[in-house]
Amino acid sequence: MTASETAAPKRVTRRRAQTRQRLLDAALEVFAEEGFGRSTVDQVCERAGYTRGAFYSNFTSLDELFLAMWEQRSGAMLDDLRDALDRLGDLETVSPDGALRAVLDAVPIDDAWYRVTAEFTAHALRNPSLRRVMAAREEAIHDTLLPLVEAALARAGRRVADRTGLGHALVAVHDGTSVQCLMEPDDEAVRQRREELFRHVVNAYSTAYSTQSEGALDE
Amino acid sequence: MTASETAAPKRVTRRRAQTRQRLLDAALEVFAEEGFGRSTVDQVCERAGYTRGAFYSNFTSLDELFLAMWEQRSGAMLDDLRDALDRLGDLETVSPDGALRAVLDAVPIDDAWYRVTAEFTAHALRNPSLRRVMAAREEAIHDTLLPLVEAALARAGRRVADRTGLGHALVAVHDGTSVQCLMEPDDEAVRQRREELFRHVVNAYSTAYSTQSEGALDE
DNA sequence: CGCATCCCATACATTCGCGTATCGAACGAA
DNA sequence: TTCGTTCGATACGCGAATGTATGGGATGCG
Repeated sequence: MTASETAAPKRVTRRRAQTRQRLLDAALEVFAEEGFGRSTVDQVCERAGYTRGAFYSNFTSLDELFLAMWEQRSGAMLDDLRDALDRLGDLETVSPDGALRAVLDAVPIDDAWYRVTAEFTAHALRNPSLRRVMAAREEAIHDTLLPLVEAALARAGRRVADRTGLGHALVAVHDGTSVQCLMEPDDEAVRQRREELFRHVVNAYSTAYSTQSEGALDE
Repeated sequence: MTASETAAPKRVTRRRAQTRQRLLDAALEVFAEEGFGRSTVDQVCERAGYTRGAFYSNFTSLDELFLAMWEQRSGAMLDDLRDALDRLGDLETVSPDGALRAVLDAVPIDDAWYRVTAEFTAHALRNPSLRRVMAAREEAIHDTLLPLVEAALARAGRRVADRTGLGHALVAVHDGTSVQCLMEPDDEAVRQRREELFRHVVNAYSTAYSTQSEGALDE
């Protein structure tokens, strides 16, 4: 039921890939503006510069496109995160605080994407197969994020006690604070509170095992 | 533009109030099942046991009903919370840990309501006037919640340093962990992680000012 | 009980969105 | 270039949802 096995492995030509991609990109914009439920095939096509013929030649339903789009974008975000973490991994001397900020910068708070995700989440709560998709993604996030977080904390003389607890906490805090930031886009204080909450959480889920732990996270 | 001033203060008869309420109740169910965007006036009316005539006699659009329903339900949840906190306030001897659990029980994780809220949030991000409605509600939550949290912590010999920071953190953690609980309804571990995260946050945002603080939150 | 008012059901016209079928044009391979 | 294949535009029919206008039945009040 996943997007990778919807159809026979047909030859994907250049054109096909391009229009498909343009439809996916247009869909993100339209869904963000109108909401997925209120969006129509026509709107997506018009935005992408095609007609409905192109759509039905590439997808069978809006739901299918929604899933494909979400998987692509969330995969891309995960890749970005991975890259940022890899780049960070090289710098052995980075402080935990700097690492935190770097990670937060690597996962930008994009409001179009948030709206889409919120609806996708609600949609997934109604659809068991989508739920599995989301669960798999969350697991991937944990696998990507935790090793570096643990490494950064280790350099600060801290050890993570509850690995999965920390992973879930980070994701929850990210989701929860993202809304707040988007609701008050111009309020810098909200962003600072977000960062501080992250600091507290990282701190709470790790314990110092070396007394001269320089660079502790909290004040 | 709020619901309280949408129309002239017409005389509200018994019948009108009843059908209006039934429509609101039906709307919650339908929106939860189908998603707000995919819901139709017909579906709501059928579920409530009326026809479209009843609907257009009480509301002008699905959007208006959505707002009215959300305000009513979120207000009710806030009242529940207030009641639970009042009842808790009487018991002077309650432990902070018990208080936390009581509050968490007072704000049940209702998946129908969560789905609706998720869509409403996404909707509010597109609509400035709805955004103000949500902001007002968040403020009301803080005003209700913080006094008791501070009182409970004071009894445990702890003082809250950053009041608003804690408020936002609690809401963010609630929102973020609710999804996780709903995604894996049968996994008790998720619920425990949620509770632990709350403990950590409450702890991180408060500091002990009495050394013999019995009943500290963390182990 | 009788009356005036209000509220909801019904019917209607209209618009909108969907999915399909078909055809011309763009593309890729020789 | 030429030919076969693929892709996307156009046109069509259909069903569904909307909003309104109107009428009948319920409700409240004397």
